[in-house]
Amino acid sequence: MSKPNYMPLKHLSNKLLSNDNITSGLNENQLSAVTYGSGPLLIVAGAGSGKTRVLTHRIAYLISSGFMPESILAVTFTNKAASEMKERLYQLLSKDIADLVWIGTFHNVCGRILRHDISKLLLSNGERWTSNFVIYDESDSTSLIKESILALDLDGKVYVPKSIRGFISSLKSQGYDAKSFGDIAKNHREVKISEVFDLYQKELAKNNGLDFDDLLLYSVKLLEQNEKTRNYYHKRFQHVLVDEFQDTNLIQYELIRLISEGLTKEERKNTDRSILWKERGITTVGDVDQSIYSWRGADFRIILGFQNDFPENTLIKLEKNYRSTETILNTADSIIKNNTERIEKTLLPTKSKGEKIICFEADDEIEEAQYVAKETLRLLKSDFKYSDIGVLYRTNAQSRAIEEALIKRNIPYQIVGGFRFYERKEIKDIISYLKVIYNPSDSVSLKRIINVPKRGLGATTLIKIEEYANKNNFTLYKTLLEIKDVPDLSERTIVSVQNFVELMEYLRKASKSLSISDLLDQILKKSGYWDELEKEGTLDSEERLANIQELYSVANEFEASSVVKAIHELPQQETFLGDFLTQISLYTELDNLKQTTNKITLTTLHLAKGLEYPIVFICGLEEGVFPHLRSIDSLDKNELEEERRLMYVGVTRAKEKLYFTYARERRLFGSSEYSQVSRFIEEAPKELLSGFYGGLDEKIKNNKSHIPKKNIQRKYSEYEIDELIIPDNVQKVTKLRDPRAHITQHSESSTQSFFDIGDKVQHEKFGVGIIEQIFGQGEKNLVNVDFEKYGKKLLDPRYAKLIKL
DNA sequence: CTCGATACAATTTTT
DNA sequence: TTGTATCGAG
Repeated sequence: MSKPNYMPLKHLSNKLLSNDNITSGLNENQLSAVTYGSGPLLIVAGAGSGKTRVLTHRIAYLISSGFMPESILAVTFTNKAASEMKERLYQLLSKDIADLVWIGTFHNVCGRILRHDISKLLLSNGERWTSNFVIYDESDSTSLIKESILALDLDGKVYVPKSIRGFISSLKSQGYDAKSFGDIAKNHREVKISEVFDLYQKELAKNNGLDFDDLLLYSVKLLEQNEKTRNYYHKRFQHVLVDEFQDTNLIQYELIRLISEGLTKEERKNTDRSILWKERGITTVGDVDQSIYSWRGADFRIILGFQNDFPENTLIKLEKNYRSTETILNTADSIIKNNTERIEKTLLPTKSKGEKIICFEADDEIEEAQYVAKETLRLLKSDFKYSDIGVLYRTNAQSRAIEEALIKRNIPYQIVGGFRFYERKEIKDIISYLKVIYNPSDSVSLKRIINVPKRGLGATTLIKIEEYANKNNFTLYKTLLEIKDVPDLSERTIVSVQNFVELMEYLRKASKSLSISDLLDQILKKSGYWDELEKEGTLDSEERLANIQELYSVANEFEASSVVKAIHELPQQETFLGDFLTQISLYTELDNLKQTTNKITLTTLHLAKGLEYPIVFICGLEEGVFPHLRSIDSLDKNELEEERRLMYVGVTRAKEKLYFTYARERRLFGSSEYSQVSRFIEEAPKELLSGFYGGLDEKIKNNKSHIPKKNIQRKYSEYEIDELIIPDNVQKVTKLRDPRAHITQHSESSTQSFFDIGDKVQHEKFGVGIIEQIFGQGEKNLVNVDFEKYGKKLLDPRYAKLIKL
């Protein structure tokens, strides 16, 4: 890695300082955050308070005051946030200077560090990785874990690979390895999991592969154990900035501390902290109220503890909101106040009062969707565009009804989330080729492509080859090279393997001299992948070809970009491919690139974080949908609070108009369920809500002579919100929710009524277990059963046949 | 080895 | 209802 050049930058600074748009147009607190000097800085930034603006301006300011661009590290959680920050920086600095700043996601930064230095990492069990490691995504990692489970003769039904993967992942993000977890394992199951963990980790090492968590974990380990490397990054990065700080987990926090303070945990105890911050700083920006990923290991207590960990810190609050109307902000405030764990903070409006929030109660999810569609058309007649509208919901399944309503009315829409580019089969296939070319030890990718396109090398053949490989402790690829030594293979199979190996060897050689896009070209042509897809000639194959083409253009773009050059000067071909693979493995949505189309946006509340729309619909505001069933009766009260934070995020996305919609009846998984209005609507100030009863009006207008079934409830949508919560009314709804009526409908065999916690039950597959938890009541419920043999399972009694013993 | 039938489970998903 | 994972027949 090139040493940054610390020569004074007079000419540069002067040029930039004359550019006073770095500090102009900021409010008082924003300005002090931007121009803050050395030391730890915590910026508590409410929604819509100009946080990205402050971060980018601060970076520009630091550079203009003499810090080298390459001495600044800005870390985000998503690629999208990173590229947005880069874009914004381009507006303040010339591109070639801005490109020298390290802006990236945690994983990206770690990937780069490890790509360069992983060979220096020594693990206690002797495992090692080399710089051409590959990154395994969740599905790669799941399949490796599945293999490990089966290799240990464990039942894949008891140890479900997916959930074991999640479990191991959360262990890793807390800093455990297989051994340290094994030491604290509480029961038989955990002991077995620690064994799977151990084997999985060994397999990863064998494949020279790392999963997402390893990127973080091993970067931290490396910086902890290797002083030289630690010092390099510490000296290099004089300023570290962290976005969305409330979403950091322990490992990520440790990483930035190692880089910024340059001290290991031990060293921190006896170091004079006052000299730590000479000519350097750490800036963290976050909002506890927007922490919505704790279920993924994010821990907002880290931001709460920041001031303790960094006693020299300064706290700046950005409370002025430039996004939403006063009504919207007061609603958000009033809802979030119901949470206990937070930093007290109010959103100060800068905009006018605006309109009341519009509530709509629908008969069912179809009417709800129709309402959204109709309102969209109505809004379009005033001055709004499609792209001004965002429709938010709790679960992806809710999008369907809305989509159908929009299609019917020819309203253009885009869905954010759901499918991901890198998860598409064809993309994974092609990337697997690249991975094997780059790192032949990667047997996960190798197994993926060995019979794609079909070469007559199926499961049975593979088992034979793997058996031989394991016996001789060869990698799979090495075994393929010496396929003649493998017993029990037909001549045809051997020829097939030889052809495949020949292809791969050719591609490996080609990779040394070809550009990535040319290499892709060769892969597609020589493997027959492209031909096969073209021959198919279906709509599906057309789309796949288009996706591959998109990958191709990503490669082109990558080669043209200067990012790589900024990190290693003039990379060799090999690191070039490695960097490309790092980037592509960590990339989620390429679709993000093409925006600004005039369509309304449908997305989950989670994915809406960081976005804003003049008009926002929050749909499905029902108890059980949002807040989600599983959080309502959870033993952990933080789960409900997290749902509330999610609501807060949703509300604060709106700039001008906000809609709350819900349905009394909703079809989910085929059967319909009745629910009450969400507590989050109740938590909003009633005087800021208004009802709009589109459904009835429409039907009367259309002469459909529809009489609402429950007139009392309808009053809610006619401004009289108090009506909704009168007990009489609630009764009516709950009566319909008697689960017995439902159970008999669905499965005649189960005549039992309610379950209670502690009940012993029998499941036809899982055997005997004890009910540990019951989520929700009435018809719509889930039970958490701890089975003797299979561990805990979450079951829906309507589908799972549970017999009370 | 490949394809189709059957069973089964069911938030959210930055990387 | 829908997606997927597994198993058995051709």
